Amino acid sequence: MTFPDGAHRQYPPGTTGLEIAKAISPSLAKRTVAMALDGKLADFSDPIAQDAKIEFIGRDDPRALELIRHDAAHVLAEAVQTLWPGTQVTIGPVIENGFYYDFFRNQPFTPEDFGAIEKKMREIIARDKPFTKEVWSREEAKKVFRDKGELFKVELVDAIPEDQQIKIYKQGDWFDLCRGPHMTSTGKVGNAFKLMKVAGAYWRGDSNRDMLSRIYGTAFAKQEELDAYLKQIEEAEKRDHRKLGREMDLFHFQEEAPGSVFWHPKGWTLFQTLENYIRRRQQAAGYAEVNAPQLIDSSLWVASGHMATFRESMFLVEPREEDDRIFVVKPMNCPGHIQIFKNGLKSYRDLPFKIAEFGKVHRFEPSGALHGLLRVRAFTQDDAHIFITEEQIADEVLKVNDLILSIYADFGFADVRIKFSDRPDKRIGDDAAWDTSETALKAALEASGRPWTLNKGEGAFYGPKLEYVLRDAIGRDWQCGTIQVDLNMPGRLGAFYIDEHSSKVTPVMLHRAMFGSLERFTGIMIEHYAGHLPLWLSPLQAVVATITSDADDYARTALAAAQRLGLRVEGDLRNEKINYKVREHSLAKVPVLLVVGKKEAAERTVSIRRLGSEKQQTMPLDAALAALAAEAVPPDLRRAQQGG
RNA sequence: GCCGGCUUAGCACAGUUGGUAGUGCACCUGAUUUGUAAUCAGGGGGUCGGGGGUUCGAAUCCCUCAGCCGGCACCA
Repeated sequence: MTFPDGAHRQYPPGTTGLEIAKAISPSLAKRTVAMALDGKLADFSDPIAQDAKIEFIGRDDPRALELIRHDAAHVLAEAVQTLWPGTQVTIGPVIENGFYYDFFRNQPFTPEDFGAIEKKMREIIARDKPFTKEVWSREEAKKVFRDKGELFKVELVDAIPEDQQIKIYKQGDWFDLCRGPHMTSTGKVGNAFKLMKVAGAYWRGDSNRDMLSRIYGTAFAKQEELDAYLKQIEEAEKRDHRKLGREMDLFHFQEEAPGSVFWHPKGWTLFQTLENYIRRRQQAAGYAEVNAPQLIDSSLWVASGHMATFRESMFLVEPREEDDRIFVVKPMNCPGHIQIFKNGLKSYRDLPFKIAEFGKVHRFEPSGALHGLLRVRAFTQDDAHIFITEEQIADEVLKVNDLILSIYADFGFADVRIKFSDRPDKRIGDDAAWDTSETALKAALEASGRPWTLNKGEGAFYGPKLEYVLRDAIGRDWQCGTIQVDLNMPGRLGAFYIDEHSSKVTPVMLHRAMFGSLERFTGIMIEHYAGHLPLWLSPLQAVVATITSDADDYARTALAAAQRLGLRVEGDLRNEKINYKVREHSLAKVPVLLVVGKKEAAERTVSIRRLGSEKQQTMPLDAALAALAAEAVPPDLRRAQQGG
């Protein structure tokens, strides 16, 4: 064995970690909860079969956290089965911020049950029974679980690959089928745990199967860490875009239009600021903006394949007496853009042919999926389609990738996750086309040098895609940008260009969106900035607030001057105390407060107070406004100014 | 769509065992001219999410529909 300090020692094969630790020192054995062999966590009492680098993991080791949580899940399951005999156990994995356990029970749990469950968990933890592992035969395991009425476990045993052992972990009389590893005893879980929420979840993630009752919990090594985590959740809730949207008077939703946004003046200003930003970025990248109809005959959607795949989630317009055709409210922009490409003969010299649209699409999303601005039924895509030859795929994908990442950087999103989604089960086109598009897209992704992960089988029905994923305030991931390679739809809709040999060739089409949905991006961005939008995005950039009415005329002068510089400003000349005005505009998250009183009026200055700071700075009016106007220049235009 | 929870004034929330609604902020009116996070006083505002039922009587109990919240499933 190799030890962390570099020392080597020989042991007979089959010696356990516990024995090695005991031989070194009893106290080491006592404070160790698990071991790592060549960096891989294992049960402390596992016999070691071959040479390895061994580390003894204490409870405070960061690597022990997942064990604490996993053990907590087992303790939770024992507690639940003790309290409600007859409840079946299923699985209980560790997740990003804790763990959960799925149970099958006729009556689902409610948060009111948490008190009793947590109490029982503490009892089990206090009992401090050792976790012991046994390896059973498949038949034995299935028989035991079947006799216990644990039918889900029987199914799990069957799902374990033939080359893997059936491991049973016992904690006193209670046991569970589990891959492990676990700590040495239930007492190591400690008391810094908390049950968080209950939820329904389908068995094996399949909506055709049983609905299980899931209990989420979290656990930490120390109480302070748990407290800090709970505090952090509380803080994150304050950044919720739905809450900020109301507080900042940006938008609202109402029952008559579920999943559709009512944008208020300030929210719409923000929306348009974002739209104009993208418009400039894509114009600079060679896209031409277009606009296609909102309602298109269903025949086109049949031809594109959307009708077959998504009919249930499309809004269809009721046929009229004088025209019985069924029109579809567009759920996508691609078929429309293909019509624009098809109109007029295209030559290979026209490629790449790039058209973009701020396309408002409607999709009948399942009611349970709706979520503020992040998942809506009516949204605006910054959509574009790029018609190219097969040879141009890699080059164009890389260009779009660079553009997307550069755009995200302008909003301070540095840690964008990229996912590569390949062919789904339900798809159009032959495998040869999929081979081509997947290979080309992956090659471009590799060439970009960015880290990425595979999203198996999650591609669009017409082609593989890259997803650019951003995270909201409470840690949920949302797809924003996307690049999709499509070797199917142009052909289905009869698009072609004339190549250098005068023959008709079907183009490859890239689908691309950078924000993805302007609604979703706006929501994520509000949370990202916690409502403290940078000046260029803020719908109301400054308020000129008077101290007394003596400064009213001067305030009007200052307002007019600010407006001449293109700043979005308002005046607050109300007969209110300055304290009151400061508080109100701070709560409304106005980035800049320009306070003017007698003194400022006399000196033609302003007292500047920035959101989030109590500091004041008095500056000459013109200099202050010029500085603000300079700060309010969008990042792309600023680069253009600086780059000359 | 599925499981659970929730829905009372513009917002945040109270409302005891069923006896036809309150508080704070906001809003309106008046007074106050104020130096960087709440000036004082007065006033108006709710068919308690919609519909149905039980009851002498329902915000409160039951049914149903809708929306929202948390997950799951879905996400072109």
